[in-house]
Amino acid sequence: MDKTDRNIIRALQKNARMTNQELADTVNLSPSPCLRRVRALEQQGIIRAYTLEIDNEAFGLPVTVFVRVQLEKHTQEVVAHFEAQIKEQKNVLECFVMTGRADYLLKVVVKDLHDYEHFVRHSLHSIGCIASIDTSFAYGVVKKTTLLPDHHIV
Amino acid sequence: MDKTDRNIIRALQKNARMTNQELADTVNLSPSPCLRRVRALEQQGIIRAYTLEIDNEAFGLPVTVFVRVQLEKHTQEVVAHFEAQIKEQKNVLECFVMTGRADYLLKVVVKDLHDYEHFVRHSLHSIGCIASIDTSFAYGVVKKTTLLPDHHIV
DNA sequence: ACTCGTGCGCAATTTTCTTGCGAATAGTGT
DNA sequence: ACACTATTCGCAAGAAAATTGCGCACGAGT
Repeated sequence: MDKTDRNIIRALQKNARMTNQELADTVNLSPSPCLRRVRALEQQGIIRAYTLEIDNEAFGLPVTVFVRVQLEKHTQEVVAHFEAQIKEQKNVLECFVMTGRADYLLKVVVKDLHDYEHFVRHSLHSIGCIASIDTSFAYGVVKKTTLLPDHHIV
Repeated sequence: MDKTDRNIIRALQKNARMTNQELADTVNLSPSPCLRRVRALEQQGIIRAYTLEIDNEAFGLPVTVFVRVQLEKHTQEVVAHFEAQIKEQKNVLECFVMTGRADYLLKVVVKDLHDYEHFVRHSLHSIGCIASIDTSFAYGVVKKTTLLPDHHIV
């Protein structure tokens, strides 16, 4: 992971579908070593996937919801079961283990309120051992990017 | 936006760098109409960007923080100023306008706690008119995907 | 049944990817 | 300082993919 690798990542974050030749130009390399570096970054798992940024609304999923979940108890079984179930839920895009009051923060997308109600009833409560659910709806997006900030690894 | 378009999006969400020919195979189309559909989706803004999913830790940004922000007042000027400033902050990956107690929810990445302290002091408080900041650290990732769920637009 | 519009597949050209190979560079130990 | 080794580069050629124009087929509306 040197400076060139980080430049490659930054360029691909802006446009993951640019050709290898453009990328090579951008980072001042010829195409072949450039491609080899990209493959290496994939191999090392630093590049985890090439994905799309979709207009959720146009795609038919206009509602983003953040859900704070507290479990009743924190035994190994309950935690493992909850996390396994969450991974299965296709409406859950992200799930973090959190500090503070709530145990988990979920980012959920649904197409409307009715859809969300269905999600809570059939996908969350059915997991069991949930002490509380605190829902916050996003009704506007100020910023949304995947471009990671510059920083200098010492 | 018919079924084939959604299939294209799903396929590209799983691997945005797959070749057009593979994509065409996946959605049972020949390469040329497939490419034309992709271009149309780009044109319409449904595909907003091609991006990378990066291993934040390997990239040197292991700490994800969620910050709930409340403004002192909600005049047009204060709101516009806050949102404009947030867009400039490279550590802020996402910012939503929220229902509930807080006005905004920010998703922030930093390399350590010291970095976060610096962010709060120099990037957040310096914006001004902020009534309160409530920080929650993510200390584990259960799930993280950009793959949107299946759903049937009626 | 006819016409028009939409979207498909084919095919040829251009562009890009991919791989092996020799050369240059940087780092290491004597 | 020197030689040795390990990386990593650029070049080049064959293979694969993208891109475009064009003709055809299917469906909707008259």
